[in-house]
Amino acid sequence: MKTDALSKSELEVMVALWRIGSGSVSDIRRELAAERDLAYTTVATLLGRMAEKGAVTAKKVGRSFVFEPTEQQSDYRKSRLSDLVRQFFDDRPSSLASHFIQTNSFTQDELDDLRRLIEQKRRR
Amino acid sequence: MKTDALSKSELEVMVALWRIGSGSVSDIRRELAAERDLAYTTVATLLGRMAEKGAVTAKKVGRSFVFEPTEQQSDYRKSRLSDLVRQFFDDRPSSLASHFIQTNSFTQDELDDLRRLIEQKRRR
DNA sequence: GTCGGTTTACTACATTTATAGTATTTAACG
DNA sequence: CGTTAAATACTATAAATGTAGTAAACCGAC
Repeated sequence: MKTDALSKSELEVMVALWRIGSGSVSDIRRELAAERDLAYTTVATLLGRMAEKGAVTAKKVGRSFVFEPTEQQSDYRKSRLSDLVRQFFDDRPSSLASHFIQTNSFTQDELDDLRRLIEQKRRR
Repeated sequence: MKTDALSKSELEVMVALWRIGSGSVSDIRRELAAERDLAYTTVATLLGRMAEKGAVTAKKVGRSFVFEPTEQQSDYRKSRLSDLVRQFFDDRPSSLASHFIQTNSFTQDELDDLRRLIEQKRRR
């Protein structure tokens, strides 16, 4: 379980890759274009580094490499949230949870969903 | 509203500074000692950079500088959480909230507190 | 006033990150 | 086959980060 935090640019590449599941440099670059306009070679460099770090795998398919995330986005999110809990919330998830609920706005429906989730957890 | 994300080491210094509220390089270094043993000058360098970024203020008091965070920890936490929401939860706070509740363990009491919080939010 | 510890100022240097160019390989097309 | 568009490999460079040393200023105790 490595889950090294990625650098800012690497993370943006990763987010694009998660969206499409897997793809070549150009696929990823195209997907990324909405947010950032990086040179083809820049994206390739970033993916190379990410492969070194073990964050993605690269398989040669025909002419080009197809990259794939090593870790699911959900796992990565979880790790980042754990970092925050550790660093800012005294390692207590409930502390983050209540802080977060208090400091954000939710629709009535969203609150209902959350209430249901909690009820569900409570009865066990 | 700047709230630039701090680098990893800078953040650790900042966390120590938040704990003591304000202090000189040695104060902060002492507070930090539990987690990391950095040279005095290293801490000073980091604080200098943080002052440049506007993350802390430095006031000369007698012989030495007293540093103070520009931003409250709670605000910084909020910014970091917003980053996560944007990057991983489609900019929807409720999405982070339900993910977080589902993937973490809470005691019965904590769940009660959360339920109460939500009830409170619901009636308005 | 001098000595010695504390603090600051300035400098240093290796590593990582951000970004991209050049050159070479490759494979498909006509 | 030879041309060419795409892909990869390799190199480059500036900025940020992590870490700390040296030198100079400063101040309190003899």
